[in-house]
Amino acid sequence: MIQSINRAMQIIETLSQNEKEQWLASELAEETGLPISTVYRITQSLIQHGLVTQIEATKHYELGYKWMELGLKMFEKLDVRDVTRPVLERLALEVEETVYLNLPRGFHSIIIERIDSPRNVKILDSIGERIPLHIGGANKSILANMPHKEVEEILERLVPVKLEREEFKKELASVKQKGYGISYGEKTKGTIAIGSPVFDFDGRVVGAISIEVLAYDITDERMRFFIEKVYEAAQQISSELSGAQLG
Amino acid sequence: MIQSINRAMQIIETLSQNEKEQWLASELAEETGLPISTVYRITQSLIQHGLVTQIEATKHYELGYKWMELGLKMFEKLDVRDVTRPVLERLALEVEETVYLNLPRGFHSIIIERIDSPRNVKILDSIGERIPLHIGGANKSILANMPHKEVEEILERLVPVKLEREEFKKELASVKQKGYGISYGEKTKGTIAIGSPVFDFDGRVVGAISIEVLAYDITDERMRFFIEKVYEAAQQISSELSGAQLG
DNA sequence: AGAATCTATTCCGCATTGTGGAATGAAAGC
DNA sequence: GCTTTCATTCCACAATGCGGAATAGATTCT
Repeated sequence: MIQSINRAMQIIETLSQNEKEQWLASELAEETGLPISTVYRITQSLIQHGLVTQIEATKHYELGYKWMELGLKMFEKLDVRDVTRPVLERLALEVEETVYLNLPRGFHSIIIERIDSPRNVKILDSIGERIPLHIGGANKSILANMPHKEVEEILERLVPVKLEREEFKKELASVKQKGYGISYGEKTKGTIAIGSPVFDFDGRVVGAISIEVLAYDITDERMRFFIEKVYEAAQQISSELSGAQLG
Repeated sequence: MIQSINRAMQIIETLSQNEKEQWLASELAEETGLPISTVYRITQSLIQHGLVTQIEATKHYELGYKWMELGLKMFEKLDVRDVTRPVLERLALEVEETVYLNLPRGFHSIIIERIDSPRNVKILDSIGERIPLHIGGANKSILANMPHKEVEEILERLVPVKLEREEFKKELASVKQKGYGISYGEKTKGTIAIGSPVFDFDGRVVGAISIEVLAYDITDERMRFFIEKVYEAAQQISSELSGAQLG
């Protein structure tokens, strides 16, 4: 709605693209389609606020410290994380695969915690990464346990075709009933993700933990093992979040 | 320079204040001195970009997910952190106090990692917190090892009185020579911080690790012990960052 | 060394954008 | 049912931000 803010965010988003770390004013202008004088004026303003940094020597622009400052501040406040970490760590050891904690934010979930697989072959999605809520085992188990009204709103945006949406809601019902969701190569081809929801003391979903494994060496038995472990871990976290004392 | 961006950041900074988590539009207007219609227009725009979230039910505003998304993304890129963590963890066990890793950003340093003291009495500064570069043992050991030109620029801003500045530079020279910096209650009254610099493969300071202890139960002997341990840990991290293989 | 070709950075007249006071609407308290 | 307290919308006005073009500075080519 406010032009300068939109444009500022265009520049910020460009700077945050993974492919490239350093951008020149001219490159930013090219990428965003904005006049270079405009890019210049806006970056100056953003620099004032710490949202963008300019490397003096090379004139390159980068994201500024403010993102880390406020991002970490928000991050620290999440006490779900503190409870989750030890459980996830044990889970990672038991299953020998990479495990994740995701929390929903709007139409996406954010990867909040990741414990890497102790094995050599790792599948690594980054902490901070955002994944649309209809993609992946973890997210499906989040959606499956959200209030219907919210789910409707989210799906209308993410799944435009009505028929698909109805299909998807049937899947969610099953995910809710079973207590876990599975995705086959939805986010990353060749991998399977198993997610299970985490609830707070009010019984509301606050997020989901998940395990991501390579599809090629999966057997039925291993699958059952993973599901059981992930489900147990999610249950334990939920219990701890609701204040119960488990042995 | 750009009014709407300045105002947007005023609102963001207000939202990020620790005292209060949730703000109404009217409260934001009061706090920032902006007309309420302006607050409204700007927050709407910020919501579009995920910089601010509005709790539907209560109309309260909070910081949006974008800060976490980009903040964590930047955070993940810091490989100093990966190298540092295990060393810091061992250090925390050995000294039984809270230890920190700080990285400089502009005129401040940011707390990037914290390993809590295993003891009951903890001194806890938050991850993400920003501390002016002339405050504290860690920051002094960073400043002491920066290029003179940069130090001059930073000190002109942080220490306005010329005489004090000259005094401070003498202290920095000593910190550089000794390899560690000490501060007595500079950031938190009643505590002592001992910091030691961390260097990359080029021999440039990338940050500092530090230990923060309560002043009242400190003896000369303990002090020597802490200094030695912090110094050793910093050395080890620097070696690892420069690619050397230590036993 | 001088010309040519880049970029970053600044300038400034113009009009689009953002402004903010006031009106509306909706909800809570008396 | 009247008053207060908010959020939200409206709109005439002009300040703010716009962007093409000029400048300055750096680098490469002849």
